[in-house]
Amino acid sequence: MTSGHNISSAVDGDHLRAFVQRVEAVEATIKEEQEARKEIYQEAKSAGFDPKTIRKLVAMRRQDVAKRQEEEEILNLYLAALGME
Amino acid sequence: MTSGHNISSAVDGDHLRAFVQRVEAVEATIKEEQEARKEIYQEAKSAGFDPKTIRKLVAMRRQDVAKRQEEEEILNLYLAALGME
Amino acid sequence: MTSGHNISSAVDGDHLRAFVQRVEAVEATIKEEQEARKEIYQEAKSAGFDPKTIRKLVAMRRQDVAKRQEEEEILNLYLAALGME
Amino acid sequence: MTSGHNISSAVDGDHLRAFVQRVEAVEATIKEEQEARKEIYQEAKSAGFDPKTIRKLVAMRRQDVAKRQEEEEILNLYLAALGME
DNA sequence: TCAGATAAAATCGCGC
DNA sequence: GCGCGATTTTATCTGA
Repeated sequence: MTSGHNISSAVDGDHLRAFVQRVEAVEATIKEEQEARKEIYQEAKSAGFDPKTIRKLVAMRRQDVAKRQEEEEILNLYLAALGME
Repeated sequence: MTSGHNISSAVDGDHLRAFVQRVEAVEATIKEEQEARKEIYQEAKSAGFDPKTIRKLVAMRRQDVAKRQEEEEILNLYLAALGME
Repeated sequence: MTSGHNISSAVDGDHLRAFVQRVEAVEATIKEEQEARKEIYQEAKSAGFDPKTIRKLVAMRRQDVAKRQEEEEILNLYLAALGME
Repeated sequence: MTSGHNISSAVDGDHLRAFVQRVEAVEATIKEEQEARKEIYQEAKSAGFDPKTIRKLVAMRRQDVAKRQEEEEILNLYLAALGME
């Protein structure tokens, strides 16, 4: 018995630890890339661009065209219902 | 005139485009890493581990780090408040 | 016809308006409470305390609670994983 | 000396504690109201409305009209610069 | 005005 | 497919 438990189904600690570390490694990379993106936005701001608008642009390019149309349609329906058109 | 607008002081399209593309590049990397993480969880599941438990473990370790940082920060605040910095 | 549209199956404006107003009502309350909190911090500052330190304290106490919950959850996960639930 | 410190400028613990508790009290209220709002959205969904669209409506009503127009104008400039118009 | 904190909103993963 | 919780993204706010 390796570590004080007598249940054969006990957890393989080393194996588990390896998975946890691999997850933490990729999450570290993700965090780095997120900071890199933040710096790009700061750089754009220094260059005189509005970061908020750039975010919208990126989001628009991401967004599926059909989906966008559908959302706009629903929005217009609601606006009409409220007399805000 | 380059592209249908006659105000020379309008937005510098090439410069803007460069920023947008850089953002999209790092976001592509982020997406890749997120998928890598997803695969690790699948792999762990195949190895007989409960992904939910691993997520909790990772979250706890994250919290430990955050808590330690928080405590260190408040200690510094106290020291500063007492003029001991 | 009540407001310029002739499709009877359009959105029920009154019903929608009621939801919008209920949301805006609770958001007004939230805003009041947020201002109340802000005043408490100002009061503390007037009393000679460093608001930043108090914020850290509150954050730490929040984290303590979160951490305790997290630990309890993972304990339950482990128990379940070992068939001891 | 009340609690083991010999610095006259030491913190008044009871006073500090009172502030912390007052902050935590209003934050508890805020959390309650936030849940109330969530329930309203759920109710709206049950009534057949799209919560996401209602959120947009509420946001639009919050947002200053002039500001909204200005943001849209910047966005259009950028779109033109990218040839996305 | 600026970054850092806070809150709001959207998205994703998972179990039912 | 839906709700629910967790993560991520976006927006707002505050203090320096």
